[in-house]
Amino acid sequence: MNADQERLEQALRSRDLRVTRTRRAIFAEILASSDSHLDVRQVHGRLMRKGRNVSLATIYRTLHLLVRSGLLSREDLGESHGHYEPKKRAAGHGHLICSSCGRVFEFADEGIRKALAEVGAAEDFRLEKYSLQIFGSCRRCRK
Amino acid sequence: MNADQERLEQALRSRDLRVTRTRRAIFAEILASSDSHLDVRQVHGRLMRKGRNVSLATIYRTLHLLVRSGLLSREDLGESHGHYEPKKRAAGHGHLICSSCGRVFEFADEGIRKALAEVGAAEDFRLEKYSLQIFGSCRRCRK
DNA sequence: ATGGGTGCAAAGCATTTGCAGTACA
DNA sequence: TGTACTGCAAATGCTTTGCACCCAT
Repeated sequence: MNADQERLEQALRSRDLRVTRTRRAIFAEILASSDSHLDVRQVHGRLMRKGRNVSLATIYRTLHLLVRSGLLSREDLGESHGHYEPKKRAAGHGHLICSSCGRVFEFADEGIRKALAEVGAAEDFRLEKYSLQIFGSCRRCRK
Repeated sequence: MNADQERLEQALRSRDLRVTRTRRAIFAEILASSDSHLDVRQVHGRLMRKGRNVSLATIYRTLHLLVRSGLLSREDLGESHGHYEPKKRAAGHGHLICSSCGRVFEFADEGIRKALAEVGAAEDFRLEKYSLQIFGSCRRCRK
C-alpha cells in the first residue's frame, strides 16, 4: 500500500465514507497521469481499457468527492469540460496552454502569488484561491 | 447614432455581414450592463422584457460573432456557462469573484501583467492572452 | 430578388439524479 | 446485516444545428 492510497483511506475514513475498489482505482488513475490533467472521459477510457467497468456517473461522483476531500482539484483549461489533477499545497497555480497543440504546462510562480495578494488587498478582498490560464503558443509549435 | 453602434456597423460591414436590429439590440444590451458581465440567459431576459422576441439561438450566434469580431470578450467566472463583456484594449484582465455574494470586480494590474510575461518567457511560451479568476470574500460579506 | 439572418424545435455534450441492485464496514 | 456505493438510464442545463421563413442590401 503506497502513501497516496493511505492518504485516500485516511481522507475517506475521517468522513465516514467507504474505501472501495472503484474509488481507489479512480484516485490512482489521476495520480498516475498527474501531468496530463485528465478529464472525465479519459479517466473512464483508461479504466475501461483495464477491464474495470466503471460508470461515468460514478466517476463524476467520485471526482467531486475527492475534490471536496481536498485530494484533487478541478481545473478549467478553457474547454467545455473540467480536468482533474492531484491537489497542490499552494492555494493556486497556473497553466500555460498552447492554443495550437493543446499541451498544458504548469507553473507556480512566487512573483504572481505576490502580485495577486496585492491586488486582493487593494480591493479589500480576502483571497481564497485563484485560477489562471495563459493561452499562447509553445516553442515547438512556433517553428 | 452613438459611437458604439458605429463601431458595430463598421465591424460588421468590414466582414460583409449585415447590420440588423437584433444584432444592434444584443450589442447594446451588453454595453448597457458592461459592469455586470451578463450571461446568455440574462441578455435574453432583458430583451424579452423590452418586448424584443429574440431566440436564445440567435443570442448565442450573435455573441460568438461579436467575440470573433473583437467587440466583446467571453469570460469564464467559475460557473458552468460563459459571461460577456465589452472587449478591453489589454490582452487580458482579471476578475475578483466573491464566493459568497457572487459579485465580480475587475482589475487590470500592471504588476500581474509583467509577472505573467516573465513566466511565459521562462517557458519559452509566446503569450497571447490570459484568463484569471481570484475567488475570495469581499469586505461586505466578511462582516 | 437573393442570400444572409432569425425563430423554432431537435440534437449534442457535459453533468446530475432516481432507483434498484451490490458490496463494504 | 444494513446502508453506503454503484450502474443504468432518464433527466437537466448550456450550447449548437437543421430547416423554413424573413428582411437587409
